[in-house]
Amino acid sequence: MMILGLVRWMQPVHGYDVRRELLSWNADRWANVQPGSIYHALRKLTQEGLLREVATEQVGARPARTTYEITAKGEDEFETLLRGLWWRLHEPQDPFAAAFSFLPALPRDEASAALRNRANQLRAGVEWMRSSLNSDWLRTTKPVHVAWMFELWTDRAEVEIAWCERIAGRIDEGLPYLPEGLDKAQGWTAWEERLPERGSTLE
Amino acid sequence: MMILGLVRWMQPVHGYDVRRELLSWNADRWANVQPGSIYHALRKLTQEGLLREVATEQVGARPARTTYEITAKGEDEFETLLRGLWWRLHEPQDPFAAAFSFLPALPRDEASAALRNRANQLRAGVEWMRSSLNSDWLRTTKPVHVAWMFELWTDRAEVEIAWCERIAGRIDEGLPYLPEGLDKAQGWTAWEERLPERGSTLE
DNA sequence: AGCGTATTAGACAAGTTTGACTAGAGCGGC
DNA sequence: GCCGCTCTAGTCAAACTTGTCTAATACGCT
Repeated sequence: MMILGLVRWMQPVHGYDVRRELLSWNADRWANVQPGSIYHALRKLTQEGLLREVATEQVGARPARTTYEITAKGEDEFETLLRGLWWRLHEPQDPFAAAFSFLPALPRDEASAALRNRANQLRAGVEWMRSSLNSDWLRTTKPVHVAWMFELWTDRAEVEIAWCERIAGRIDEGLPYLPEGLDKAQGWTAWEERLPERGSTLE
Repeated sequence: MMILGLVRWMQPVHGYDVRRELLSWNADRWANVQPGSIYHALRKLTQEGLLREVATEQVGARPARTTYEITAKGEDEFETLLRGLWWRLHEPQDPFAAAFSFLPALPRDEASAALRNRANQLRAGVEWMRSSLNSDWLRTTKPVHVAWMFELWTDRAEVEIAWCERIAGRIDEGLPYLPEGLDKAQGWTAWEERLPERGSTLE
């Protein structure tokens, strides 16, 4: 749990603060933490004894806000959790991989176009990160490892851009999807490539 | 929904078949589909009219199995879903990124050791994929784009290996985590680096 | 024949995540 | 002075995931 770690260094915090911090990191994209989950997580962690409620103040007639703090037990748990994430390889789950595995369901020209489009979107992302890396904002107000993280992301993106172009090229070349000798045998019939003629199955 | 796509080309299938196929792809790792979710998904898709029950046969006294098939509406929905995944960039969510953002919570030597260890695990993965790529099994019985997928994964892994070593080096060098002038001001105190003295907070 | 184990299909409850909603406060513009 | 908008802080039901359980059959082994 990411939340635990955040509370750990923002102590004492209330849920809304955590939420803002997470959003400012865009963490809703690369961690599985949507604003809605935060309060549930806080309560669950408290009930497990990893967090402790510290105060419940109310400003004006706004919703009361509860402030949390980490306990010794929570500190401990956080460490083992963190170590687990650092030492064990958890492959990230990639929605595009899922989509790509259905490649033959798309007409060839669309597939290669989409890949090139993807390459461009990645390029835009790289561009944005590059400019962040050169900005004073990042260099002077954020810990250095944020920049390191960006480095990883740009590196990955660059490799993926190259891959997209390469694969798009192969698709354009018309390389067959299925290996020889397995062409239509073996129940792969349903894999049958979407041919460029449209309008037959629609409707 | 991935399930929808699977049903689409295995028609007609029953849940258990889908499950096996998913497991054989190791899809429980890179898609968010655990065996348990399948039956629920099938029922939900049926109820939404994207799938249709085709038969419910029973072999012996085993649990009855229900066979599904995709409907025209499902076909349609699958296409828009697929297009969404192909054309729009959805960043994968990476648990390691989450862990890495808490870098200062780990002693430097452990952090760099973990990074090098990660590099090695990645190397092992690359190795495995390489040998798969050269195996006949993959070349003769699987569609070509499976191999292409592997290419992406190995490329990504290689970049990440380099990154791990690079960052581990920087950590060893003792580069400070926080930028100048922000050293301990600004409430970053809690970020304070874990010093190598152990045993104080333990227990 | 007898025994242990793997396979087949799926049910199910418990736990998580999510998006939508609430309702007052402050604030800028006209 | 008032209107509309965004910000604050959090609730909530609905949807989704997950791990675990069942219970019969088949299969290998001695």
